[in-house]
Amino acid sequence: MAAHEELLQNALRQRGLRVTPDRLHVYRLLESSPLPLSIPALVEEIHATGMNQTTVYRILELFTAMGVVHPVLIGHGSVGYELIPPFRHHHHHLVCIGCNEVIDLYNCQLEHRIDEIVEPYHYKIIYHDVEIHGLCPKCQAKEAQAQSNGD
Amino acid sequence: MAAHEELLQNALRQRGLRVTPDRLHVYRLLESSPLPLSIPALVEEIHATGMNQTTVYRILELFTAMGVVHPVLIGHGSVGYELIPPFRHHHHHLVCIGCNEVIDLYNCQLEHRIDEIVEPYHYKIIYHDVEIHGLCPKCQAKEAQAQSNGD
DNA sequence: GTTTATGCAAACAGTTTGCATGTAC
DNA sequence: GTACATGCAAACTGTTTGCATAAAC
Repeated sequence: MAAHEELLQNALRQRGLRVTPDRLHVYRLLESSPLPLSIPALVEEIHATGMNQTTVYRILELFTAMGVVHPVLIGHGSVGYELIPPFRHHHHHLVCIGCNEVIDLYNCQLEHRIDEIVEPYHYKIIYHDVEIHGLCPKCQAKEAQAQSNGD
Repeated sequence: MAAHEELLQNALRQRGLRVTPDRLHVYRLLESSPLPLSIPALVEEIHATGMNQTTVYRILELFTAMGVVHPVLIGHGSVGYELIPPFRHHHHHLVCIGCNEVIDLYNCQLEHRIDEIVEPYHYKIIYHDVEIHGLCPKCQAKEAQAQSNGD
């Protein structure tokens, strides 16, 4: 994990930017979270430490511009941020539309097919996001029960 | 296209909801747009017609709950809405991170692989979103030029 | 010491809510 | 005529901006 923190420090220094406690702190929060974090969630976690919320916005904007994080959809239309390669393994999300549970999927294996699909457009692919939405086993059971009661 | 409008009318009536000019109007805007529309964009387009922006929010919330639209990420972390099956063909997005151009991809062919990946979790898959990010030919050229000048 | 990052306060934009009015059924 | 949808205004939350202070290099 310290190895990743060095990655961030190098990325900052390469651009003539400074390594500050606040930037490291936001980075560690993102690193330790299994799920993408919304800005309000980050602000809340961080307010406890005395850090200003304006700073959270600025750091997140910076990290996005640097390619350290990127925004993804979590839940119903809200945006969260998560680390991207090389700061974190490539992965996708399996999201339950019933309870908003999120499972990370690490065995992507979609690159080849994606290359094929995109080939005619002559794009240089940087990354891809996949979100798979469905019902988890628990919510399937709930739904089945609701139907047998309701109808 | 009128066929789709009937789909919406049926979906509304099935739920005891009313078919109103405003709901049809928002639906037509979504149907005629090649790209997902953000709420501010919808509000702006609609303000010209004299419709209140509160109504736009309420209709979009309703359409989301009904499964007529769903939110997707467009550009840098902003959310747009687009119609989903059966109101529109299943498709994905190829997005240029340079100029924000969006291309719709209709030949998905990822279902089988996605089913494989998700199989261990016993989810019932409802739908999936794919966003592929890269540089379009023009922005690749720009980048190449910038590098030969800069370095 | 210089330049960049942060804190603070105010302004701003986007979104939500309650209630009165209008409209689809 | 009744129940639902809309308009309006106000409240509220999330986000951005400018400037003074503090910290990294």
